[in-house]
Amino acid sequence: MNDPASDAETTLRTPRERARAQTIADIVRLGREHLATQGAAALSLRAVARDLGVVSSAVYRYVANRDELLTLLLVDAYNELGDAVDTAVNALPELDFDGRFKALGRAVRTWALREPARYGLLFGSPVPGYQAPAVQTTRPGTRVIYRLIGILDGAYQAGALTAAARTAVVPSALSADLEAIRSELGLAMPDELQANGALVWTSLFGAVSFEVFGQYGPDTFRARDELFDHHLAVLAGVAGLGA
Amino acid sequence: MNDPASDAETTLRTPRERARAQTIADIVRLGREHLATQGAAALSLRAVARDLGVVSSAVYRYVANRDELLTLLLVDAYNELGDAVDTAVNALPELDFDGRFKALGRAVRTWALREPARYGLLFGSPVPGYQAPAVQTTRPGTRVIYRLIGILDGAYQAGALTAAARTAVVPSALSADLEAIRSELGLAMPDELQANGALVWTSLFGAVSFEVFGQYGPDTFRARDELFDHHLAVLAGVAGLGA
DNA sequence: CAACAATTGAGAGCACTGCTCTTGACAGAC
DNA sequence: GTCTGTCAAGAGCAGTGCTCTCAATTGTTG
Repeated sequence: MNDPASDAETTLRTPRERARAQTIADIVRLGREHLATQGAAALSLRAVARDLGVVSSAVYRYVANRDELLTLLLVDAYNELGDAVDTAVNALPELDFDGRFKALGRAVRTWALREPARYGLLFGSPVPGYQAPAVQTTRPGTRVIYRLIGILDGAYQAGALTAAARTAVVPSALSADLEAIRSELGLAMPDELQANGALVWTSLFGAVSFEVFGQYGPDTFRARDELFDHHLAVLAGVAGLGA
Repeated sequence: MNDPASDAETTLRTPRERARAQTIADIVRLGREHLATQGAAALSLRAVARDLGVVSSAVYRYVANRDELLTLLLVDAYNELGDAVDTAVNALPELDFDGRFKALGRAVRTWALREPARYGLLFGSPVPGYQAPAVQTTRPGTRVIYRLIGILDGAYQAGALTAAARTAVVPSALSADLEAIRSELGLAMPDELQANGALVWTSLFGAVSFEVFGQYGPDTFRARDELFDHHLAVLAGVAGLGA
């Protein structure tokens, strides 16, 4: 109906294809709303069909099953998080590695607190019986970690990473894993910094998950912004981004 | 039927009460099995009733609704994790703070990898529409963190915590939270160590969650034991348990 | 423009879920 | 030996995912 509303990736030839793409986009939009309000396990194709003003069996013309809709929403959420992180990181100069690291962390937390159910879909307990198809989800799902690795390795190559003081020795089996990652991604950082980077990665999401999933008590921590900033500062130290 | 099978908390008078307690125990046991195999969202009272050899409405005589069964399973899982942690920690001398910290971490990870669905119920995305009743879940749910705090504060009081080098300044709003915790639990550790302890806490579960929930790729890390041990070593340093 | 064919929506239906209510049977208590 | 409280069974309601058939709409093509 609206001409400029077609922000699809490629121009679609026939009007049928356009209408079809629009319907799928509507389904994803409605699914995102349901996901945001009720959570992944409560996502119902019938409810989406109702909101779409159509009988339940009709949505199966556009989406094979519930799992496929879940995959679309997974990719959608990964990309939105990736965009938020990119925007926050790009707002800072390329050589401000410490600032970029903290901006990445804050962007993840901000998005997660704004979209708890979608964050839960990405980083919470896996949906039972659902296995994300790697072909579609791997790329968007790795945007944040690749961005983090880019910051840390960039800092190392710029000589801005303090040699991680007194870290434990990296055992050889782990060293092989790290070497594989290093060669695949073309990294320069040595084992210890890489291993510490992995800890920083999981710790960042651990802190965010605790907050989003309500693992802190309801009122043990009131100053959560300050707590998270403190954690980011310590994690920056672990990564080697000296204070 | 079996005399010595009654490991209930108190002796139950009438045979009716005994039969009733036994049935509830059976329901919890079956629920635990379903939870372990299919996950929290797929837990079905009807399926439990089938396994119990009884019609679906009959279980409502013993359990008010699905949420109440979920609460029973939550407490059950929290206590099993707490027991595993206690056993692992108590196996080491009281003054081996570093060893006890790492034993706690490994116990959490081991239990989580053995019981991924139950771990997900405790530390994953919240079950939509379910709010855990604090009265029943707070105590078992805080066993691990209290144990961790005990180790760290014990180490501090024994003079075994190295003054956390170059950690960020703790802002005053956060300091108030920490002071409240300190006075409520009777702790001695100063702000910085307490704040670092919180990071260690969330980071531990972040690392475990990444592994249990499959956030690492399928084969980016093969040497996961070594990776986790390395993380524990670094986290021990963050906590102040010098190497 | 008319005929065709592809696409689409509607509706019924199956098996499953949580949960409620009524009915009838059983067992412990007096 | 009666009586009362507890229990399981069954029907039923509203919801879920998903499949199948049928009719209508709609775009395309001769």
